[in-house]
Amino acid sequence: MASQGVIDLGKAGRLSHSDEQRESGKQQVIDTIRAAGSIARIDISTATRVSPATVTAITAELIDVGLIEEVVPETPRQVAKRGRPRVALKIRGEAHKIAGIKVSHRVISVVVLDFEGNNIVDHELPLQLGRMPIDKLCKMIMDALGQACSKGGFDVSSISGIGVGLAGLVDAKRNFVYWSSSLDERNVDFGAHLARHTPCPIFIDNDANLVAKAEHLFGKGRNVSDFVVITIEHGVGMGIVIDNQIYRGSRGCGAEFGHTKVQLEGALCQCGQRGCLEAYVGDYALLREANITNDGTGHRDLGQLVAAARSGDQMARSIFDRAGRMFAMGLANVVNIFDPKLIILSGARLSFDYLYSDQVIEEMRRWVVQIDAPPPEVLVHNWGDLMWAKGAAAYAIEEVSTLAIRELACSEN
Amino acid sequence: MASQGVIDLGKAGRLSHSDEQRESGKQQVIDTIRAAGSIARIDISTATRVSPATVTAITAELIDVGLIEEVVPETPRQVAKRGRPRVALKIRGEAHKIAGIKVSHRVISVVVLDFEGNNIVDHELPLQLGRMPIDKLCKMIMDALGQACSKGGFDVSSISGIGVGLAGLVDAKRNFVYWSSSLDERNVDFGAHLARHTPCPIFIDNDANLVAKAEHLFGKGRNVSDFVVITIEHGVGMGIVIDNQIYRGSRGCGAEFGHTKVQLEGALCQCGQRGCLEAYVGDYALLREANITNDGTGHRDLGQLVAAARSGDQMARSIFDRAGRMFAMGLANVVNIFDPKLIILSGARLSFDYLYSDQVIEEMRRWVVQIDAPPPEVLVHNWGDLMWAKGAAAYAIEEVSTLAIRELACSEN
DNA sequence: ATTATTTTTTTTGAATTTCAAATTAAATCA
DNA sequence: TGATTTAATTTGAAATTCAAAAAAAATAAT
Repeated sequence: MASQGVIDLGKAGRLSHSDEQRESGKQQVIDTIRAAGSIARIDISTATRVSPATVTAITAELIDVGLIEEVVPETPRQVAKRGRPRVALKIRGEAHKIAGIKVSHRVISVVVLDFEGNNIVDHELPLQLGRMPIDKLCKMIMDALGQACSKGGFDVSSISGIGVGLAGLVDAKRNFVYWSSSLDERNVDFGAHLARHTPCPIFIDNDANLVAKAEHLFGKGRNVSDFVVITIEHGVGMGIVIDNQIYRGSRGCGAEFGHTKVQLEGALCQCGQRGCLEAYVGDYALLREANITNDGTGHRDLGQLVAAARSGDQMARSIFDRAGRMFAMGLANVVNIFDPKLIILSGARLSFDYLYSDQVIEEMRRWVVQIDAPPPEVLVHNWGDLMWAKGAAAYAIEEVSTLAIRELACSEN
Repeated sequence: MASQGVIDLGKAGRLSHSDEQRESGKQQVIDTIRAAGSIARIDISTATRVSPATVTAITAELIDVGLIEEVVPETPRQVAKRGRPRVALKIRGEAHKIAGIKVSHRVISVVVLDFEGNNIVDHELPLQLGRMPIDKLCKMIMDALGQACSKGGFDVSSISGIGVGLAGLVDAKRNFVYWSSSLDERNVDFGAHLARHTPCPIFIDNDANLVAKAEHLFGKGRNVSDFVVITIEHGVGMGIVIDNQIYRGSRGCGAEFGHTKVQLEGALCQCGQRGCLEAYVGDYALLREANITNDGTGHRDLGQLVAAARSGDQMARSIFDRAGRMFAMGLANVVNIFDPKLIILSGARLSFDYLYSDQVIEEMRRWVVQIDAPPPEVLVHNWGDLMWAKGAAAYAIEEVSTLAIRELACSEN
């Protein structure tokens, strides 16, 4: 009875109290399996504090509908113990295909993952214009997705969910874009526009939130319930995970770390305000300063500037030095406010070494409220280029998972 | 079968999955009643999405054990509608007496509330020393509580829970104090010390968190699930409520707004670091600056400084002006990170007008990420002197409520 | 080779919770 | 006085979960 198909978003209305409770067991079990990768029933029971009897019942149903499957024990057990051998369970990859799409200035990146999170195919579509009207962008996105599907040898209709990541201010709950650097218009009901092109559920969010989701599902935030992810692309982004959920704020636009003020009446930011962190650590900010303090060597791009600093250029060093200190100050503020267990500095390119350095992290630790308890762990995670798109897919996987389980509860009559 | 008595903290161990669920219905109902003040069963049903049948069952049990009671309809109904009249329910004040204690530098404030939140008695015990050893402080606290009880004409043993608020870094989960300005020692297991003096459950937390609790239960945060409270006493504090719960961070010391950095290598703070917000807006910071820029008039205390500013003194004005701008900047950062629906500027004295002014709030609004959605509402709430102690009591009320319901679930065999 | 032991998983029957539907209660309206 | 309306309660059924018992599947011991 394994299913592979489109999920009906229409059924996902408000649930009654009892429905929520009924759903929670299955959701908890599938989340545990996903977090663990593969895990035996008995361990699910201890992890979730659900009785073995119930775990058996729930997993049986999930296997029945094809969302999970038993792992065939390949290797003859290393540590041979007595007793009935445990049978591990895992997410069934073939259950769904999920697309993740990241729109950046020069390119639309697409990745299609299976339900387990394995890469099926990826694709990039170069963009002529960084900023365009909504309809045009929707078309480009669907083009990119279509090309990716052809490359993978399957039809777009076999995709169960699409996650889309945008730089900007997004209300994920409503699939609504207040503002994006990729769009001409403000206040766009992006979800509605994109829904015209495809019947499958669509999930739109700020790109930094999506990276946080990716870290949570596939990355260094696995099995961590509360952490903060900082990303740098063109701007500086932050994603906050509290109690296993992305914290989004009341209007859906929290975690605007990049526009946190680090200097009263400070440097001018892209956003038109002064003193934003981004105006000190963003690549454009560094290049701008390099031009101001131009010493005749004519630093043209960031690579050159980095090289100059490495080779001892005092001007260049000073620029990176200030950026690093401002970044440390911003990070310290986040720690003072959130007291997270873990901070993940997540990057797709290594060119931000100057911000992700031990020195900066050490400085941050010094600027944090000092108590006799271990300071937050800081991990630097360099993903490949597909980081952003994978984040979008991670978000969609989680949402599709929820929808699938909700549908299951409803279809049981 | 109405109970009035001490709750056994010992029974409150880890609960199984099913216990948690069993508990949730009652907890939800009692929380709804408390939030509403008084509310009919049918409205509880719609608010909680629990069926009327279940609400009847749950409320019957809660009435039976004396935690809630029916409100006798005094006035003949204003809006005379057809149909069976609804009978409102409310928390039964006599169910428990709860003490809230706030330790500040010069005084220990005690308030005893009934279970509904009504003030039964309050009391202040002046302190000679602001900072003392833990045993001494425990003794002073119990003295203050004892005196308050005598004043109220009841015995200390009739109190069901004690909340204690301290300035400093506290891990509420463990009743553990990393550091407090009222204590000589660092890293004190305050809960264990205080428990030697009384058998009833004790709940210790950072004072700003407690004010947030008070706003949530009794103040302007009533019926608001997510908001931020800023408090100013000697230092600057913040309490964050996310999804109806105080956000405490991984080590229990989040929301350290006062030590958020607003200036790289800035003014020296009490905490030994530089550039903390507190070092610009705290009373000591203002006085310090006034001395530096002493113009011969010899500003000696904050009142004089405020008066000087009002009467047009340029120096004094400039001091308050900078404090206000720094405060606005800090607030803007909080908004950019949390995107709260509501910010409550909570104060016990009116002397912080210069920070809670329209001008500062307007400035904050300008420094926030601009989107076409309403900015967070900002409310100024001036409580009386008992604000801090009431906050401590609010926390204890909520915890005792949880314990009482948990006990109920257990005692049902 | 057979039995004992250990551990995981499944089955079973009971307890609990919740709800929909029917019923009762308590008011006003006609 | 009876009809109507709304709130609260009762009742019986459905769903969920679990403890305890049983079964399954391995190794260890004899």
